[in-house]
Amino acid sequence: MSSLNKMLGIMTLFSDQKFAWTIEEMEARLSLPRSTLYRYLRELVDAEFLTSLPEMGYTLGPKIIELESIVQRQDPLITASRPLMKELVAEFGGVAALCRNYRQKVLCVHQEQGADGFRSGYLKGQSRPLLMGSASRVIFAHLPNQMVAKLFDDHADAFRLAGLGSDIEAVRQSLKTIRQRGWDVTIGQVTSGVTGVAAPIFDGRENVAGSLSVVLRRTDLSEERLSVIADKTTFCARAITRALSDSGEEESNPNVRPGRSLSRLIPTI
Amino acid sequence: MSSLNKMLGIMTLFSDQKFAWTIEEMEARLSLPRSTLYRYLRELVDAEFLTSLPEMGYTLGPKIIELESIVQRQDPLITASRPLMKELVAEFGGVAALCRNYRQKVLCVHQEQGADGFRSGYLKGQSRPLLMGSASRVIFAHLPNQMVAKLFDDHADAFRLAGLGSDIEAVRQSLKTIRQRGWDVTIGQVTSGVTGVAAPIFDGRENVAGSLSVVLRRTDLSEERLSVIADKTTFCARAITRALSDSGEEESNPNVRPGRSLSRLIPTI
DNA sequence: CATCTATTATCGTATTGTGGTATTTAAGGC
DNA sequence: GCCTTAAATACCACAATACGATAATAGATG
Repeated sequence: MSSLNKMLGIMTLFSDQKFAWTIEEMEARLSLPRSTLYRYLRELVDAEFLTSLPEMGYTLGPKIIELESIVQRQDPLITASRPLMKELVAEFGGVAALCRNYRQKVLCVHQEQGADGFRSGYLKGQSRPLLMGSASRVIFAHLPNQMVAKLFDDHADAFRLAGLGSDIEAVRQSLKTIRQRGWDVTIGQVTSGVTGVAAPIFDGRENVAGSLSVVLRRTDLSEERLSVIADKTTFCARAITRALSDSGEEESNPNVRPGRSLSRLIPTI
Repeated sequence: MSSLNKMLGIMTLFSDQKFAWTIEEMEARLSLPRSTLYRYLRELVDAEFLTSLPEMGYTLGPKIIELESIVQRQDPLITASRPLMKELVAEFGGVAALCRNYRQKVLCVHQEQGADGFRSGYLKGQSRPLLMGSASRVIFAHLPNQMVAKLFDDHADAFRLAGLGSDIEAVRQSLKTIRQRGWDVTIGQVTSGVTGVAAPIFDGRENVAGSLSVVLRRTDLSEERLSVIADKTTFCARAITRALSDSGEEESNPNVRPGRSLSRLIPTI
């Protein structure tokens, strides 16, 4: 294992469960000698990724907050979505969530809260598996076939649990249904008593970039009400898709010859 | 320069001005060979600190958002302040800002907006120098004397520009005045047409941890109004100070023998 | 299928990180 | 002011490991 790897390993220690680590704890967890650990820590503290709290150990530093704020201001997906998400919660209440898929998980990258004070249990910065909850499933339904096949091979039981089917053909059919409808709804799959309605967001080509969802603390939405919410969510998601492909084309770096698809804002998987 | 250092150098490329970097641009900027650069990038992408946007280069990855959300949920300063900041903007409107000093700068780590829709020009995640704006000055006024002296030696002109005095004795007097009043106010020093009122936050002992401020889009506050705002801000800041020292004592890691001061939440400088 | 570009693998070399130990720094207690 | 304790850094011989020019591969494009 490379030293770079080991140093980055320090950054992955921090969690909601453990916000500060002492040298002793890191030494035990990472089984690195003290002097090496101190060397890594000095680098990370100098670069402001960590900061030292006397008597409490080390914790995350100011750089994390600075970089995240750059993402919030500059990420095309987030900046395009924010105003539409405010509209959604103004109309329906609850919470609007913007999710993005990175590799094999779905991360909530932004949220807007409505006036009713409801907070989703799936907060910004938290990630969920690809199969549970409408925000994840609607992304999953648009992933390449071969990736679906591979995931099914590896985690067939998870597919059954999620109610997506017990063989690959049934799964394909479930996903096709979601694709054809253009949106997805799940009730109580992430948090009991909560309904989520989600629509996919695409980049300039046909790749899923993420999903837009509306989350309400209800389980008894009427067919008509659900359809109104789903329509508006889908409409907003399409508007974001359009904004992404437009900005992608005009902002594309002129130093890069347009070889492959432009405006692909989905990270590589 | 160590390889760790060089790798972290990649992370500092990203800014509001440049959100995505291609390999060619990094190569030119960091003057590292391609193969080395790719090796670093692979590590950073694997650890999810970066992500690759095809045709656009590399940009900040999901780990940044995840780590920042941990800070927002777990940092004792932020969690203690949030409810009080909501109260402040509910009463006075404008924006409540929570700042923290790291080394020789002051970083805004949290904000709450009032109903009047005003947004400060000094957003969350952005940092300011120690001398300008009440949120910074009220922190600076409580820093150790020797640090003030050193900074004055290095940047005497900046002190004059900030109106803090042209010799060390005048500066000491200005800072003493701020300390004795218990809060600070500046008008248009950060953004023209904007008034900031700030009070210091301390950790368990006598060290400044940061500042709490109320920012209003006005320049014509009456003496009485100002004093009402300053009183309430100071009151809230003291409440936060109390919360920090309390939590610091009960949460202190039992593995660490209480040798030096407990509950010092100020990062080392 | 041919082509082009982004990314990864290879591998001999010596630079550079390693990790014991000793030392310094800094805070608190007495 | 001095002693104690812990945190953090400096030191340094050794060899592991990162380097980097080059070649190979992957993956999309047309």
